[in-house]
Amino acid sequence: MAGAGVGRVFGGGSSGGVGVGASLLFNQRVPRSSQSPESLFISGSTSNFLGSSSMVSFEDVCGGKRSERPFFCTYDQEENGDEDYDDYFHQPEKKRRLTVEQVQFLEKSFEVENKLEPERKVLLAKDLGLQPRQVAIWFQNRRARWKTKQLEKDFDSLQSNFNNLKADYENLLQEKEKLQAEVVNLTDKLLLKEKTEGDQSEPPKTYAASKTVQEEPVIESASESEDHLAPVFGCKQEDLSSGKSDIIDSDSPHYVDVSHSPFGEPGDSYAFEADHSDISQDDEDYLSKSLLPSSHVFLKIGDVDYPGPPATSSCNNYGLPADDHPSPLFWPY
DNA sequence: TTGTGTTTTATTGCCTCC
DNA sequence: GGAGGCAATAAAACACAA
Repeated sequence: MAGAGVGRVFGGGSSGGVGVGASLLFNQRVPRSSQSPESLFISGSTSNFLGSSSMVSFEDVCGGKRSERPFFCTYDQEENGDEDYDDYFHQPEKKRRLTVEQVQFLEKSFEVENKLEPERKVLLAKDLGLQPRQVAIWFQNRRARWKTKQLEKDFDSLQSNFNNLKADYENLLQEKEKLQAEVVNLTDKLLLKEKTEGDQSEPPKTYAASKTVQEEPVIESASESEDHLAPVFGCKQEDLSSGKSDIIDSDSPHYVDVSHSPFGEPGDSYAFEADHSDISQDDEDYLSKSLLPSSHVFLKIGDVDYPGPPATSSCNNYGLPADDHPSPLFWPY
């Protein structure tokens, strides 16, 4: 704070320093000890502020000779007459708001630069008919307000991004359920077909899908498959529900470290990867021709697997053209 | 007019930097 | 160690509904 040093000097007592004593005149604290340059500048009569400075004139904003009456812009708006003026001058100090013009001037200055160098502070104070300390305090408070606003904006943005991710995740869950149902249906048909063929005295085939229908589709590595051109998709139920990172393999070429993502601390197991299931050739053939995405990606956040960023530039999470399904507003990695 | 919530001005204490 | 920044807070000023 530019005026903090002065504040230390002026300071004293509780925050109720305002209005404490008659010795205080219009926010001009009497220095306890030696005077700082600022206190020298503001000491004594207000005539120190008379006249315009070399800066952009506050009169341009105030539209008059307001600067000749420092501290009294508010008064100008409220009172008239020398008597009232005198009463005002001698009344005990009260916290006084800056005039609209003063605030506008300060706002413009803040837009240019939100930090206040000592020289600028003095010049601004001179132009506005304020104490440099007041200008410094105004800038300090203004920075605090700006920061609060910025935090609100950031929060809104993050919340929006979260909602988008959540919606994507829920869509993905629905998609997954549909596909699981389809797999069950087709497996049923296949088993039925096998059974009828088996009845015609053909030797029974060994078929991986002869697993019981009740079993969940399982993600297995496609690396054992001869055909690596068509990675397939499957998903263990618990992978989505339990939050355990069983499917995460840091050696996977699709492993991406998102430890710098805003969602977690470095070192957390936040990662997304394409999962290649190790299933039979028949399944693979079928699935590779189906609507399933050629690659699928999950973003693991805490205990929940969220859909991750598109695996390719042309497809979104669902293997659909990206244009067909707006992705979240951001992928900050 | 009054009670209440919000905004603005100002203070205090702690921290960092030089 | 002084200067200046920030967070937390107090308190005056203001807005506004009842």
